[in-house]
Amino acid sequence: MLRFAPSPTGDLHIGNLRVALFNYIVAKQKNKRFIVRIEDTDQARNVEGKDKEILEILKLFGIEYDDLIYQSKNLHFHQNLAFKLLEEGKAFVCFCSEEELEKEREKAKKERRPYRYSGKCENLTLKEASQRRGKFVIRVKKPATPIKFRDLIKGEQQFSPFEVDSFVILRSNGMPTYNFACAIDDMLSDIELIIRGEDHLSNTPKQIHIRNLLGYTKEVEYAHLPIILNEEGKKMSKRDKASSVKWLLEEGFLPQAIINYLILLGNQTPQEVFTLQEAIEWFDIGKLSKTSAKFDLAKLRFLNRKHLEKLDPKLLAQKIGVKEELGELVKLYLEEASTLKELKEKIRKVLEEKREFGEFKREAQELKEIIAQLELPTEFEEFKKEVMKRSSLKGKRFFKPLRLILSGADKGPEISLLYRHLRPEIKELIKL
RNA sequence: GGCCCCAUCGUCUAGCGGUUAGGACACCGCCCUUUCACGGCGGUGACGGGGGUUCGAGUCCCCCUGGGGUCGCCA
Repeated sequence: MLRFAPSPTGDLHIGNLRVALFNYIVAKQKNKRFIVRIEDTDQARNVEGKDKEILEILKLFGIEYDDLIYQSKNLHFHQNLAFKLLEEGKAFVCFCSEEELEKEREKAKKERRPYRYSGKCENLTLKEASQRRGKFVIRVKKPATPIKFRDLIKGEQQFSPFEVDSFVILRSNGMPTYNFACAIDDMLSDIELIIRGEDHLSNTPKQIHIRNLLGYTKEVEYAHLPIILNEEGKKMSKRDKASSVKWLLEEGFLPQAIINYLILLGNQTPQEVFTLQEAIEWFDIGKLSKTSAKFDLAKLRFLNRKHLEKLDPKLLAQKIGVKEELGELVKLYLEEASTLKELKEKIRKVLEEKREFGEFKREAQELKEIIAQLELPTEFEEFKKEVMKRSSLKGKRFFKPLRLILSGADKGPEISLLYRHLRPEIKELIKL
C-alpha cells in the first residue's frame, strides 16, 4: 500500500503534486493499492474546501486513488495509543509552558547550539502528573539507540537519539501532532513504501521510533525526493507563482505536460516527451537524482507545446473556446505560442482585433474591395493569382496588407496555410 | 550553529579510470521565407578549489569551499 498525504491548508504545491504522481506511478508498477489521506489534525490551519480542491486536481491529472481517508477520523487511535505509551512509561506528561519552551529555544539560539527538550518533566510519574493541574502535552521519550533506515534515493540513513529528541505526540488540546498521527496511520493502513519530499527526512526517524515503541515490526521503505528549487535556488514557496498547480493550469499548461515535466525533472528518461502511461512502463524511483533541481519554466513551455501539438485539433479548438473547424488554424499558431492562454490571445487577435494597416492602408482597402467581390477559391495559389491580377499590387505591397487583413499581424504562420484554414472566415475578417 | 543531503554547460542531465566531456531546453548565427517563437544546419557554453591513490581521475579517497534541507503543541 502506498499513500499521498496532503494537508488541506493551502493550494496544492507543485512539489506535492510530484509526490502524489510518483506514489501513484509506483503503486501502479507494483500493482499495489494507493490511498489519499487528508492530514487535517491542525484545525486552526485547515482551509474549508481545500481537500475537495486537491482531490479535483488529482482527478484532473489522472491520479486515481483506491481509498480516501481523513486523518481526524483516526483520532481515537491516536489518543488511545498515546495513553498506552504513557502507561508503559514510553511517553510522559509534560507541563512545560509554551513561553517557557520559547525562552529555552531563544537561549539555545543565542548559544549557537541546537535546541532540544530539557527533559524537565521526563521523570514525572503518572501519579505525580495526575495530581498537578494546568495544561499539559504528552511527549514520547527519545530512543536509547540510533534509528536507522534505508532510503531508496538517499541510501542508508542514521539519526542519533539526540536528533530524534523527546518530541510532543499529543497537544494540550488533545490532538495528535503530525509525526505521531502520521506514524500511526501509516501503520494502520499497512503502508510499505513512503515517497515524500526531502523536507520530511528528519521526521522519518521520529515516526519509526513511534512505531518501534508501539511494537510494530514491519519495515517501511522510504524514498525522499529532492525538493524543487525556484530560480534563485531556494525551496519553492507560495511566493513563487509557478509553485501553484492552480496557477500553472490557469496559465494554460496542460496536465499531461506538467506530468511530463515533473517526471523529467532530475531524472534520466528514455524520451523527453512522453505520457503518464509510458512513464509507468519505465519509471524507476531509484534513478532519480539526489540533487535538488531548479524549476525551469522554459522547459515546461517546450513540453507544453509538444503536448499541445499532439492534441486533436477539434479538442484544441474547444479548449481555447473557438469553433471546432478552426482547430487546424489554432495549431498553426503553436509555432508562436506555448500555452493555451497565449494561443487564445493569438487567435483572438486573428479573429477579432481591429486591423491596423499603417503604411499599407491604401493597398489594404484595395484588396478588401477585391476580396469582397470574389468567390474564394479553395487553393491559395489560385486566390493569390486572381487577386493579384485584379489589384495591380505585387511583392511586399501585396503580401503585407494581405497578411494584415487575414491575421491582423505583420508576421505569423505561412500565409497560404492561413488562407486554407481561414477561408470560411475571410468575408467577415475584411470587415474588421 | 548541530544534524542530514548534494556538487558536469545558464537549466535538466549522460559519463560508472583512458571520451575531441555527449544530449535536451534556453541563447546566438546561417538557410528557408513577404514574415515568424515552425523547420533544417551550425555555434557559444561545464567537470568549484586543494591534496592524495594511479602509468592515467569528471570518474576512487580526504580536506576546503559552495548550495540545499531540517531543527514547532505546522504538515
